[in-house]
Amino acid sequence: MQTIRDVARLAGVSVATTSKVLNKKASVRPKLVKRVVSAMEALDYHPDQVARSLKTRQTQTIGIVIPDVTNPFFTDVIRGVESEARVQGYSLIFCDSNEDPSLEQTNLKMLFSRRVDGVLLAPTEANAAQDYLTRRRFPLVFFDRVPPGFSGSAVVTDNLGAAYDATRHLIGLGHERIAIITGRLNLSNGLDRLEGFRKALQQAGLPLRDEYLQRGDFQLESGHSCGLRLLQLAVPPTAIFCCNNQMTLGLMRALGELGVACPGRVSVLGFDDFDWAANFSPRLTTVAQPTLEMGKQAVQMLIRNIKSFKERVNSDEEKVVVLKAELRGRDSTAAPYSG
Amino acid sequence: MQTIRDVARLAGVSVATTSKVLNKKASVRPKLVKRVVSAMEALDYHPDQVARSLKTRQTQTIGIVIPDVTNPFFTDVIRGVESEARVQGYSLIFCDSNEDPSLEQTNLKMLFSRRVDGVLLAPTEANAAQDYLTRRRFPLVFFDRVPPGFSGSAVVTDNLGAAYDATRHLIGLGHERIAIITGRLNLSNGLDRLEGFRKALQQAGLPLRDEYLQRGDFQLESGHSCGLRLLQLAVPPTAIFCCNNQMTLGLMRALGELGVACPGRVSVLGFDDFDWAANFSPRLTTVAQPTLEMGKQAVQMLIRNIKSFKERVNSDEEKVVVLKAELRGRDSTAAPYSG
DNA sequence: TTGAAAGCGCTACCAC
DNA sequence: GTGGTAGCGCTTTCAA
Repeated sequence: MQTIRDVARLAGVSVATTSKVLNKKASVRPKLVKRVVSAMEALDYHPDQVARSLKTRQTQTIGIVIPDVTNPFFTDVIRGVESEARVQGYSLIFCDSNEDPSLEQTNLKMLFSRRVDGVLLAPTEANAAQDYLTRRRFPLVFFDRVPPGFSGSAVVTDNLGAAYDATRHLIGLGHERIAIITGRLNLSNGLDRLEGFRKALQQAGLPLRDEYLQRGDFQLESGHSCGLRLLQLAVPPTAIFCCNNQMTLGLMRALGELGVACPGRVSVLGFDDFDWAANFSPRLTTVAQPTLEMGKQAVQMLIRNIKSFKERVNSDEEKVVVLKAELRGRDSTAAPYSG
Repeated sequence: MQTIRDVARLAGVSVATTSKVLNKKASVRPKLVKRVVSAMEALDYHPDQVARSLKTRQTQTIGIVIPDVTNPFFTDVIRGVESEARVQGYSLIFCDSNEDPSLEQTNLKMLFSRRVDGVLLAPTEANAAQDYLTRRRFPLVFFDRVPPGFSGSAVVTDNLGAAYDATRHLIGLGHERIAIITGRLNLSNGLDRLEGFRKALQQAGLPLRDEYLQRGDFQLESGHSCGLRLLQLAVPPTAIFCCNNQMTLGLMRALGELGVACPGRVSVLGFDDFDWAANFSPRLTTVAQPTLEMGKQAVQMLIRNIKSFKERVNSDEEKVVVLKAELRGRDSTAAPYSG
C-alpha cells in the first residue's frame, strides 16, 4: 500500500506539500502540483481515509438504521438516502434493527464507535435512541417515525392528514362500516394514522365500533389475522383501511382464503405504495409516501446538523419537516356492496 | 470524547494495561480489570474504531455494491449479508451502482480508500471490477452474477439448472409454443438462464422461433415492451418464461392492458420469488433463489478470503459456490389453451 | 510557497 | 503482570 510519503519522495517534495496538493487547500506552485499529481498516478495512490479521519475528526460517513430492509418502503427511502449522501460526499453504513430495540441499541453503539458523523434512524421504540440524542447531543435525524412528544430533528410524512384523506375517500364512496387495521401504536406513524382515521369518521358522524379497530404490528401476519377476524364478523365492514404495505399484503391473503371479493364485497385502502401494488389484483388504492424525497431531505438535514454541531451552533437543530403523501385511487376501492 | 488515556488515568493504570483489558488479550490481574472496566463505564467510554483501524490495518468493515436496492431480490440478499456480517463482527458500507458501470467504479474506489477489509459485488459489467481483483488481489466476492469465463470467488444460483427446470415445468404442462424474455446477456445470470431454457427446449425437440426470444434488460419496462410484442404476434406463445422479477411485473402489466387472461390464454413463469409474488393475481409460479443463503455464504466466503489474504495464503481463494433454486408452482402456469 | 514536526487514539513491542 | 513508548498515515500549525 502506497502512502503519502511514497508520493512525496517520488515527486521530490515534502509530505506537507503533497498533502496540500491532495486537499487543494493551500497554494502550491503549478509545477510542483503537476509533479505530485503524476507521482500519485504513477504509484496508483489512494489516500487512506482512516488516517485522514483520525486526524480531522470526521469520517464523512453517516449511519442509517432501519427496522426492515425487506420492506419496500424503506428500500425506497434508502435509494434517496444513498444517492444524496454520495452526491454530498458521504458514505453510508447500513444497519437493520429487525424491529428489535436491543439490536437497535447495539447498532447505535457500533456506529458511535466508528465515529460516524451522524445517524439517520427509523426507531423501533419510544425512547431507545432519544437518549443518544439528548445525552450526547450527537447529530441524529429521525425519519418515518418519531416518539410521541418528540423534540428534535426529523423528516416524516403527514400521517394524520394522509390517513384522514384516505378515510374521506372511503366515506365519499358511500361506506359507513369502515374498519382499520392499525400498526404498532408506540410511535407517530402508527398513532397518527389511527388519529387521522378517527378524525375523518368523527367529522362524518360515523361510529367507530370496537371490533372494527384491529391492532396490528406492521408485520404481514398481523394483517392476515386481523383481516380474518374482521371478515368473519357477524356484521363485517364494507371497507378496510390498512396502515402499511406488509399488513395490506396479509389482508389480501385473508380475502383470498375466504373468497371475499375486493372491491366487490369489501374495499381495501392500503398505506404505502410501490411498484407491485399498482399491479396487484385488484390494483391497490394506496397512500403513497414521498419516499425518495424523505430520504433526500433527511440526509440534507443531517448534514446541516453535522455542520452546526461541528461549529457548536446549537440553534437550528430542532425541527421536523413534514412531507405530504398522495392518495392513488385504483381498483381496490369502490362503492359499498348493496344487495 | 473520552480516550483510552482518560480511562487509564481514572483507573490508575497505564494505557497499555487498559488496552489489554479492552482487547481481552494479555492477562491482567482481575483486580485491575475490574478497576479499568468500571472506569470505562463511569466515563461512558467508546473505543475509537478509527484509531484502532489505523493501527491494526483492518477496519472490520466490508463494502457491498449492488445494482438496485429497489429490487426485492437484492434486499433479500442484503438481509442475509447484514445479519451474517454483524454476527461475525463486521459492519457494512452500502453502495448502489444503479446498474451504471462508472458509478460502480467510483464506489469501488471509495471503498478501497476507506480501507474496507473486503468487498461483496454484484457487478454490472463483464470486466469492471475484475480489474481490481487481479491487479490488487483484494478480497472480493462476487454474488448473483459473474462475468463469462470468470475465475475467482463467487456465490451464485445454478441459473442454468433453474431455468432448465422451469422450462421443463412448462413443457410438462403441454406447452409447445414457449417464449422467453431474457435479461441482459453480458453476465452469467442472463446468459445461463437463456442457456437452460434452450437446453430444455432442445431436449424436448421443441423449436425456439426467433420472435419468441425477446431480449430484455432486467428492468420493468423491458418486460412490458417485450410482453406487448410477444402477445401481439400472429401466433403468440402459450407460455412465457420471464428472466427476473422486475420484468415479470412489466409483463403482467402488458397482459392486463391487452386483456389477455393468465393462465387462461398464456402461462407465465417468472424468475425470482418474494412475498408479493405469492399473492399477485394470479399467484405467480416462480423460481425462488436462496437469497438469504446466498447473502450468508457470500459473507462467509469473503471473510475466509480476508483471513487468507492477511496471512498471504493465496491458495484457496478461487472458487464458486453454486446454490440450488426452487421452483414454486402456483397459479400463473397451467395447461395451454385449447379451444 | 515550502517543509519539519507534532500529534489524532490506539496497539504492540519490549523492558522491567 | 505491567508500563513506557514508537508509530500507523495523515493534516496542520509554525518557522523559514
